[in-house]
Amino acid sequence: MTHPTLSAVSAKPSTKRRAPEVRKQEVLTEAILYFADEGFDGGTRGLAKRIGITQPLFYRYFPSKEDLVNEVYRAVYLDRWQDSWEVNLRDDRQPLEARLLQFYGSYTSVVFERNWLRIYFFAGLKGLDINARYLQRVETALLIPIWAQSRAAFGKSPSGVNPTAHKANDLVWQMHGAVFYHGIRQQIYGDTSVDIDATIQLAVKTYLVAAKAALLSDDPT
Amino acid sequence: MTHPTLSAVSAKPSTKRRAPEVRKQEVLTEAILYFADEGFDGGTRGLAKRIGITQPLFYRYFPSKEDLVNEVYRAVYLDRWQDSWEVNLRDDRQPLEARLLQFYGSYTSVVFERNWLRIYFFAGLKGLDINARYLQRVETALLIPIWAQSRAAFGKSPSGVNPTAHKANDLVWQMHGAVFYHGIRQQIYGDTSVDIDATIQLAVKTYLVAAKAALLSDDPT
DNA sequence: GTATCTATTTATCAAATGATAAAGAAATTT
DNA sequence: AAATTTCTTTATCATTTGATAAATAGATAC
Repeated sequence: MTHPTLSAVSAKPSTKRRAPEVRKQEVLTEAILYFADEGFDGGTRGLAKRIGITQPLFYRYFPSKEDLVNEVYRAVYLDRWQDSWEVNLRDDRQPLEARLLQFYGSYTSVVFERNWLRIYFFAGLKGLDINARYLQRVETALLIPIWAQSRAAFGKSPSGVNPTAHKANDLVWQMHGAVFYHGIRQQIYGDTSVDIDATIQLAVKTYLVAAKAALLSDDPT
Repeated sequence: MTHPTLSAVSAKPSTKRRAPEVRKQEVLTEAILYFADEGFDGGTRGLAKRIGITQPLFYRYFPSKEDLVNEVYRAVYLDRWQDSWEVNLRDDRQPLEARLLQFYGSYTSVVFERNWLRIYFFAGLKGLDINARYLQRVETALLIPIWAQSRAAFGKSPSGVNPTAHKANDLVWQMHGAVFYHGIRQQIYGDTSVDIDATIQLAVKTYLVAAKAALLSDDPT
């Protein structure tokens, strides 16, 4: 601030001009960090300063701030979904417990990243439907398959009359919620006194016990 | 807007002048709703319109917007804590399961109110320490006592060497997280396909099974 | 080396923000 | 009923916001 000669504020080098694709990607990358910190009400000038460019330059790469924000969503949500999750959960060469542990290990390493989780909540609070759609996808592509695999693991027929039986999914949601809440405590509220691996192991183990009990009871779900 | 004669926009009557205490309370009450909707970046003019007053009138009752926001926190956080929670959890005239069900019924009826939960997350994302302190209070005043009661219920000595034993509290956090995550889905993401009572019953039952197993194992925690 | 192209900056705008001062209007006091 | 008090509004300010137009400067082509 006071000494422009001294290698400047917190801005990247950004020395001179860049190829359009490079700059656009640079802006997008930095925008994710910025909006995760400041929320989507963060100003374009603050973001410009952080990148080391002037504010009007955004409008050469994005028609409006809203467009930039939308690209941030896309980058954070969609591009970080791993198709391997769905595949590995169905890979019955491994026991279900191992698959669940592996899945949550991978899933949380993506989702519990600070930027992802913060943007997830900023978007949710703004009422953007992208979140509801994401949750829907989680249920459809991950949680329901987990329950199906659980039925199989405990020797039940592949699918009852009701493909989305009530109490059934509730159990999976409990496990999922316990794990996810851990990330909230850690990333949103800065509680560091927590060990993610322990949480995952406990949640999975507890789930399997409960699922086994539910599936082996006389209730023909 | 266009027809000032027609009973006006969305504003309360607010016809004429009010007693200072009444008006201040009116502003505070409406500010909770407003900031829960818009976030704390919501403008003072929008809030004024919603109340049916002009914007400068705020500054007769609150020195600055920040002061107003702080009073909103106080009203939402502190004033809604029920001391009966801590008391009832310790009331061993009832079985532990009944106490837990009752507690979470009461707790969620407060905490899963839309405004509370949204303001909770707005504050958390802003990095306000009021949230960390709230979480700390939850652990100290609620979760640790729950574990102590669990030990008693399953015939363990009142307190091991470590008052905050690791794996111990993890179990309680799991239950708490499963319940809390339900509220997030419901209030932040508008998922209505959920039954809070079922979630509570399942979480409590699962917890008790897991706690029993942990406490009756050979591990002398 | 001059000319052309384009990435970037400077200058600037209109609208919105939190906040203040002075004027007005409803009570209350006398 | 006049005077005083106080709740509320009108007018206004300095900043900050997203956005545009014109000027500059670095790269490439000729």
